[in-house]
Amino acid sequence: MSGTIDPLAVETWSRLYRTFNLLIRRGREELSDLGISGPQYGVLRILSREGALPMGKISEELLVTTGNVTGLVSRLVQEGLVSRQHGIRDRRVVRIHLTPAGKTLVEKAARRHHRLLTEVFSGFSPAEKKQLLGLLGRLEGRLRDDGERGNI
Amino acid sequence: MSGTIDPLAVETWSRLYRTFNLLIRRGREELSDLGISGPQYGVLRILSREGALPMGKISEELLVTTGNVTGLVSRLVQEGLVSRQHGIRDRRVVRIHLTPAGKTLVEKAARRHHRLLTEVFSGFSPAEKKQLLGLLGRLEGRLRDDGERGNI
DNA sequence: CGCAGAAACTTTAGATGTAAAATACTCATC
DNA sequence: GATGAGTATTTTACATCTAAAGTTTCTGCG
Repeated sequence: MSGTIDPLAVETWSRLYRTFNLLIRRGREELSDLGISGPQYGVLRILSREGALPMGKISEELLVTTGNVTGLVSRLVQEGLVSRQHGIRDRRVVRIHLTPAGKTLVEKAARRHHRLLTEVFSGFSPAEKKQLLGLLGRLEGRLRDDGERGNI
Repeated sequence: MSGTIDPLAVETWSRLYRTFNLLIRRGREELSDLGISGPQYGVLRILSREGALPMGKISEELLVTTGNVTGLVSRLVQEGLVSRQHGIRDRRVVRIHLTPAGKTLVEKAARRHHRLLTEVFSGFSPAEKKQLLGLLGRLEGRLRDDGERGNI
């Protein structure tokens, strides 16, 4: 109700936008010659970390709609990197599994991406990285909490 | 060449991804009933801040391709929010201007978006916001520098 | 059982994004 | 003035994304 604007908040958003987009772009370049896109790597990476997952979980993790995941997975299936497996107990759910080829590829992609990130963050001390991690973590927590209730 | 991976760097990327996507989503919700999308607001916002700009500058600011901007601007023109004006001295350049309707709308949208950001960041002290701003600024600087040279 | 409502996923229409080719123009140099 | 390299934008083809409607399957309850 106060109506007062915090210029620091606005500027932080601006910087977050630019930083994120620059990082995304770098990731894309890094992965392009492996034949996968950033979003595709995102799907593979989650499956690699968490094991086989239903579509809905992938969508939650990536913060994108399930319709989007359907398309991403379809392309990955076509490339032979993942496979769909329909549930037995609940035939609505479709679990996505990494194929051996997918596992090999995601490990290679992760090495590259992690190396890139390590390099990009090499100018920061561990304390600084923890600070950034902490601040972003609080921001994320706040955004999730507000989203679940009816805002504020 | 070292090959050592920094887990903090990887985790920071992860958190940046989630935070950014949650923020984007909130912005979209906030603007939806004004009849504009997040990316459209981005274009209007830059024009509002910088005045009329050629396509190329808009693309640089938003960190998206010029082809993308062409489409965004076309839709904004159709809505009567901006206008194209071909250069006289250099007829290749197309300057984009806010129309009066566009100016009115972007100011309204900015008020909402700024209010949202102020709210989201209200849990942070000014010192914390400056810290976050500083860390992101260094990250951005590093990404821009590396991008201009041939990496590292 | 039977059926309403919910849940998991896909489909659809259309916006947003990229990469790369095409277009249109400028500028320097011959 | 022609020509060739470079610049600004658009176009094209296609991937990625959302919102909303549709499909199939499950669940709870009379």
